[in-house]
Amino acid sequence: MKQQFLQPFASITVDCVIFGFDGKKLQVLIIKRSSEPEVGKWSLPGGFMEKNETLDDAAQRILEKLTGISNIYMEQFYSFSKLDRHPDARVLTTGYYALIDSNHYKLKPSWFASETKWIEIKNVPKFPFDHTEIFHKALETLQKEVKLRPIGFELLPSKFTLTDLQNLYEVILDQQLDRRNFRRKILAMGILTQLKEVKKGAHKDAYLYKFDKKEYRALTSQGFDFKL
Amino acid sequence: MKQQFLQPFASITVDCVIFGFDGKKLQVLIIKRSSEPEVGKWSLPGGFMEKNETLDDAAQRILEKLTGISNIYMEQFYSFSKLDRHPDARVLTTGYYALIDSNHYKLKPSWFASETKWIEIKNVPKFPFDHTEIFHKALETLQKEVKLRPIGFELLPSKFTLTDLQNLYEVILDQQLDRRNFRRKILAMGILTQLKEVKKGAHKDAYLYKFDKKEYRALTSQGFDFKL
DNA sequence: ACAAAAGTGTTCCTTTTACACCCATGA
DNA sequence: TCATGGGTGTAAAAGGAACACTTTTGT
Repeated sequence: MKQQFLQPFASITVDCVIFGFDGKKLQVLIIKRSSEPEVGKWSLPGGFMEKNETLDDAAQRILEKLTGISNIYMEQFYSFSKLDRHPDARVLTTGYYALIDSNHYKLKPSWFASETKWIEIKNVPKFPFDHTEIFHKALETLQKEVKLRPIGFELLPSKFTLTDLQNLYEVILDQQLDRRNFRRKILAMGILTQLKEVKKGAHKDAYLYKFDKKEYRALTSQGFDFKL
Repeated sequence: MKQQFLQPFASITVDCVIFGFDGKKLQVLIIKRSSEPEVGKWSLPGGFMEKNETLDDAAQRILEKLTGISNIYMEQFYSFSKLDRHPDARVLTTGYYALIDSNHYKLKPSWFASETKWIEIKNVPKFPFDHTEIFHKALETLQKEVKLRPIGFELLPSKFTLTDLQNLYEVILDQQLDRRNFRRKILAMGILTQLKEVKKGAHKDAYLYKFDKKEYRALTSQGFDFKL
């Protein structure tokens, strides 16, 4: 097949849809483009894959370069290939998404992105290219996956209240949940440990919990399925 | 950003994992490679994306070219990018899968594939490249999706018995299902129409049913979720 | 004393599971 | 008449949804 190798003609990029939670709202990380095309517009952070890296590697590198965020768990969700998705050349892009605690990362603008910011997902602007489509597909994927895996826990502070956790789910799923039912269900899974510490707030103290990763893995290997 | 465009350095291929059902067994479509590398080995049908087509288009074209199967519903499931996944060059591949009735398609060998055949999934050989990984990821995806969408129906003959349908699900999910529970559940969804015709078999006649696509779409638009 | 968030049980209803016998047909 | 696959109902258990009052704390 060697002789059939076409000259590669398409560039490959990665676009990152980083969802953030600040305790209140679901946000997404966007950058202001400081290079052509679409200079000055807000878009998803993305960039070219390099020769010596996989798509996973590229996603990590690019995200760090553009926003300063490194070493987070990102997952591939889809590859986009419309002919005219980029105005200047044939560019395929693979989408990655993640969900993180937006309070725990410092954003650093860069040469490639003059500004970087969190924006509430209700307020996302129209993005250039097909970034709007990419964003929506990522959100859809997140909403499905968050019910099937304890993605949410990993982004809360290591100690959190059940109300914190419920808020997170309500915001991601964009629906209200019954407090008692939520607590019963999540506690019944046996993957949360109640601590003796409490969180002092403006009102009644609330018990803090932590996610028991070990127990979760143990249960999982015995056929347990997280399901919200 | 124009000036930053790297010369594209990676080729892009599509690999198709076509699952077939012949009424009894779950199979996958494989081809015998008639070109380098790995000439003569059995692998998944795949090939290069061309300039003027999307990944979806490429999947259709390549599948037809290699196997003669055209115009089926395929869905993208993942893109693979390991550095050494192809021995001769940097090649990224995007996986597509489909589920079809293997009795209803004639396989045509081609210049690129000296032979094409269905093989039962329990008997798949070790594939070259990372095709074994691709195959397993496709199977996993199929098993998840088949519970959430009526993928299965579309591949049975347009009239089928409930036992046919149950066999299909048992084979895909690789588990036994209770006959009465299966029937109750699937009929309760209201997306099957019982016909007056029966299928004469070696034993008692069995009622034929058809999948009511219209009703399915109507229900879906009202928030109904297929769930097996 | 009031406002605001935390915590807690019960009832009802739906869904899931487990299970066994008769029927029709062809060989 | 026997072997084979088709067809059917029920009871028990588990899970999901709906719902209101008391406690604690700060202001």
